[in-house]
Amino acid sequence: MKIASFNINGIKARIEALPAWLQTANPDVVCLQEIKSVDEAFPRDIFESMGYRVETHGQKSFNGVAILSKLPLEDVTRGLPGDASDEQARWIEATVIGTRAIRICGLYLPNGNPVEFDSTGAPISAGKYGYKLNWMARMQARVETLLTLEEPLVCCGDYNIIPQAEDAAKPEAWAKDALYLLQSREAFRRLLNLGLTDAFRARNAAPGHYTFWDYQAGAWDRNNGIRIDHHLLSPQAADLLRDAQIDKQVRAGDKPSDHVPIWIDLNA
DNA sequence: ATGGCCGGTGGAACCGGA
Repeated sequence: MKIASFNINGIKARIEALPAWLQTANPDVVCLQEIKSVDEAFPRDIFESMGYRVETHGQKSFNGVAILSKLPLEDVTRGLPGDASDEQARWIEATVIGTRAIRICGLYLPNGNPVEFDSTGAPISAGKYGYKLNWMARMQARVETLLTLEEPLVCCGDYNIIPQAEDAAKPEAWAKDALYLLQSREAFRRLLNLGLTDAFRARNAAPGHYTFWDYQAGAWDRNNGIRIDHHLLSPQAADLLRDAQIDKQVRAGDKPSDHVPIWIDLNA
């Protein structure tokens, strides 16, 4: 079962590039982030005609996540538990029925910038950065619940976290950024410490592999990238892992997103 | 060496992104 994640930066803007990549890559399941569309406006017919079931969790203008699947989906839920007042569409779950049933969480973790700092230089957990850290604590609680099921679980999406220095071309440039601050990496590490496996790193230990290149300052041409899109696997899913890859070449295509697709292949 | 963008909204600049 090939399970991909792709921050498309707007479904309307990617109306040609996304189907073109699907034709080539042919994933069984795709978690999309930043669809930037309400559910009613999502062009589901295009993907249904390609054999995909379509489940969206959108909102106007910003954010928005979706799951496309060639395999049956069960128990679809929308929204990250833990804050009924949170109106940002960043979390969707479904169970995909292959030769094994796999619970999949598609997520768009908050960016968290700009960060405010106190007089000692410590980041303040308020505003957008506070929202990011609170959101990660809510995700931690949700994952803890799902792990008690002891079933294959895949949490994939745009984590907006650079896990380690080797995941950025210029780590020093990110020192005070919400994507790389120690508090952000610690929260990501706490997720791993629940027993989750970073699928790409389980297959490839080399530095210099990125999933995002800014549109600005010639970042792509200079390979000034960061690795911020991830698949985290429960032990039962990690045992099924056959492959994990980044579709880097998509960034060089026509009208690309600033992120590229990443995917795993599970024996399921 | 440095700096450069893009998408959505709404119909001009601005916000948000990372």
